[in-house]
Amino acid sequence: MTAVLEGKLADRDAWTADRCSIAKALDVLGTRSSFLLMREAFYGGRRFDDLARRAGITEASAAARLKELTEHGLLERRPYQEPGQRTRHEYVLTEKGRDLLPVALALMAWGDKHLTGSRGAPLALRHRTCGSGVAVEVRCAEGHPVPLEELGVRVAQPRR
Amino acid sequence: MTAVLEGKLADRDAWTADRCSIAKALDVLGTRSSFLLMREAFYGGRRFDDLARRAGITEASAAARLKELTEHGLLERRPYQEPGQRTRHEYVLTEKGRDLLPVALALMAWGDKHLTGSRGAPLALRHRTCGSGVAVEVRCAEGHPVPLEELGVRVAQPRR
DNA sequence: GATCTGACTTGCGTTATCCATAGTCAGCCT
DNA sequence: AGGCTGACTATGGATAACGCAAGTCAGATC
Repeated sequence: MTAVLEGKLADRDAWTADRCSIAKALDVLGTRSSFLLMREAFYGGRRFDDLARRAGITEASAAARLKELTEHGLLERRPYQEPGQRTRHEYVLTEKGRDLLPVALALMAWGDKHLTGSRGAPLALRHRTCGSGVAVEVRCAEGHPVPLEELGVRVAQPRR
Repeated sequence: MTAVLEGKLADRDAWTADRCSIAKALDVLGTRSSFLLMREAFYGGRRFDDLARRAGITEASAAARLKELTEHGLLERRPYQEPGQRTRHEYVLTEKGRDLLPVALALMAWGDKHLTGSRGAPLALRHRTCGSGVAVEVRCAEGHPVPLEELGVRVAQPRR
């Protein structure tokens, strides 16, 4: 009951996963605090100490992680000025950062199902334009849900 | 351009994310090596040193992480015996572990898009029963794709 | 009984992560 | 000029993660 490795991958020793995108992604998002900061960014957090406090980490950690996240291009540090205030910097999601939404929601859904005990999910998601619930799904281009055992993995044609 | 917090959540100080499922999930999967081991389990890895080697981590790390993952119920350690061999133990995905598939694929898709440079994705996924490509999508029950700015978040009714 | 192999375990050193606390610094306000 | 506030920076110390290398241990094979 696992994915099916096809083509070259069938010989498990013929391919190493060192260029795997999952590993690369984990290099960027490997720590708990990084991901929690991204969560707060999704929830609309922008100011330094708001992000730090709501993520539940110290300002020192937040500063280090925010620097990494901006260097990796998930967040952008941009100056802003409220009337009568000095200029400050806020952290806003870039497209790269926004594209993490499926990851965050998939993780949330998994936690909701398997880690909340009898209480169920603490938060509910809905599509604001139609009102119905939101979920993360693994689907093929034909629209079929794809369970693990129907998933085939092969080496991609390197595009030129 | 973020999610919209509704209801009680609109007051950002009225709710703390300490029970958030994302944080809980990160407690289980917080480390890089845990996730890499899960990836190998999805690819069909079962034996200890195969998992360790293909995840690219030392056996000592693998032993520690596999113990955690089995304690958390993502993997199950079960005895098996090949003919003419002594009994050994293999690690197989539980339902809880298999349910991480959307997380793994979402992470892979994100890495494919943003971290591979010009080479593009190293692996291709397809639905084995119909042959078409596979993707992870955020959709509402009506079938609409839900972008971040159309996502509403509110406190769930605690189910009794 | 000796050997071999897969599955770990142990020991050690390094680096990373994190917390707590305290300090700095810019610039608007009075 | 001095105060205040938000955004950091610095220091110290604990814990965890990880790699490397070596050692153990069970049981099938010779």
